[in-house]
Amino acid sequence: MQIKTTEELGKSIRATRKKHGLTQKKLASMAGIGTRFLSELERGKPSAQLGKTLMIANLLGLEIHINERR
Amino acid sequence: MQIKTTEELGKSIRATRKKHGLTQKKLASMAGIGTRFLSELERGKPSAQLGKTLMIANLLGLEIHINERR
DNA sequence: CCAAAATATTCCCGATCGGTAATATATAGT
DNA sequence: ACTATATATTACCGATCGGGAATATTTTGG
Repeated sequence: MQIKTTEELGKSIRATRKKHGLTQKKLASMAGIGTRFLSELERGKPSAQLGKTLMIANLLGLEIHINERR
Repeated sequence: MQIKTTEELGKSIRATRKKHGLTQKKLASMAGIGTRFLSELERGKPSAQLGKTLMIANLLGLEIHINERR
């Protein structure tokens, strides 16, 4: 799935989290962050921090690929 | 290319920017952000904002794909 | 429909982001 | 090597992040 906006990324993260049967609380504690961050991330907050976001994605087994459009 | 860390993402962005012959100053002004943000992003600052990062990637014609590892 | 669980929202607040501008350092072209 | 250009670093500072915790709202299962 291609990601262009923070909303799309957030939705993707939420869907994957649910697929794994995790609550925000559980995932947040696994990642060492607050539930507030995760809640905001999943709703597409643009100012969410990159590093924490990548860590969440990794924890969920999400692969992020980047390549030049051509 | 797969991205797991902010460093990898930063390097990828820098390489693509150079490939397009853009300076940080130019790209930053295209994106409506400061050069400081771009400089820090390219060096992998983990707290860089997600939204600005995606906007830079889009401007550079970088596609970001996300999918579950399996 | 109701109760329980999950998520969102709010408050307080210390920490940090990132813009601008100036300066220092590094890189590249001739 | 020299110089111009590009990038990094620093200081200042207003704005905002995000943790924790409490509360409100939504969602879900029976």
